[in-house]
Amino acid sequence: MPELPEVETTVRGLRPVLQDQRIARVQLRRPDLRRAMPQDLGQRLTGARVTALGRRAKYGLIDTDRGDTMIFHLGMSGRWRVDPAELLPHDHLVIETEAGRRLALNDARRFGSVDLVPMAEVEQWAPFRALGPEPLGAQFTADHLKAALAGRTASIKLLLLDQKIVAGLGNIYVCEALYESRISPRRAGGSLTRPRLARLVEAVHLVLDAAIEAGGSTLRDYARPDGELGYFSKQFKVYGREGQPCECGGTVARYAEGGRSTFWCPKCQR
DNA sequence: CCGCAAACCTGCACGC
DNA sequence: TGCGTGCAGGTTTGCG
Repeated sequence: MPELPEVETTVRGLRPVLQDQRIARVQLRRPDLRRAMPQDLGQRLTGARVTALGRRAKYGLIDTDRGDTMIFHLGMSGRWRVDPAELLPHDHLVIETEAGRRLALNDARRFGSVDLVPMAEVEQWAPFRALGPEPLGAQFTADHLKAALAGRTASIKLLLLDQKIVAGLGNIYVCEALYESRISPRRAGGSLTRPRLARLVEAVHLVLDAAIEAGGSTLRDYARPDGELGYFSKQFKVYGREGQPCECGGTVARYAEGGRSTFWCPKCQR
């Protein structure tokens, strides 16, 4: 499920459970995710106190007083279940705190990952080195996009999915942000003018902020034993809405590019 | 650099 | 009811 807002919501949901808490037990039930979890994950986490939780792009970061940062990625189907009554299939990692809270990382497709990186090396950690700016950070500007997209003939849709250009957008929120800024997903990235890029940056902010806010308001749902945390699909304007009317009077269309679906309104997105 | 495909793996919706 | 097909929020790699 997770793009940036879902990871942010996840981290906010984990914070009250883990912040300043000591880890009492770690159970690796199925370590072979997309990358194998480190074999010594349990040893290195057990007895450690969590000092901070954060997020970079679509990765969640959990710092410990042992000098390690646990970095998780939820892939396509990952989620943390909080205080589950019982463990389910695909609960691959279970963490218990001394206070008696329990977290289970459930990931049916196992496209996710869990790594343990010395805090001092996190910035240089290979998956992070090439990441572009945070879409909600001060560095994500029309100027940045203008430079990053210069000369690129690939579609703006595909380029926004490129984590080197901006780190944290996925298929859903790229579609939504392009709709919000009325930019055609088919347009060559390098052809966009600065004013249109400024609109795009604003649209990205708008769409992500709204999704995070919606996530924040459902933290109670998130913390339910079933751990349900969905996208807030009711507020999608185009994603998953092929054939439905657009506010402009057009009809939401869909096409495949790079093996993925793009949803857009051909009438009002130019 | 571009566009595409495949790989990783499971679940679900759909049509027959 | 059961089976086959296609599709799904991500990332990486390789080919022409």
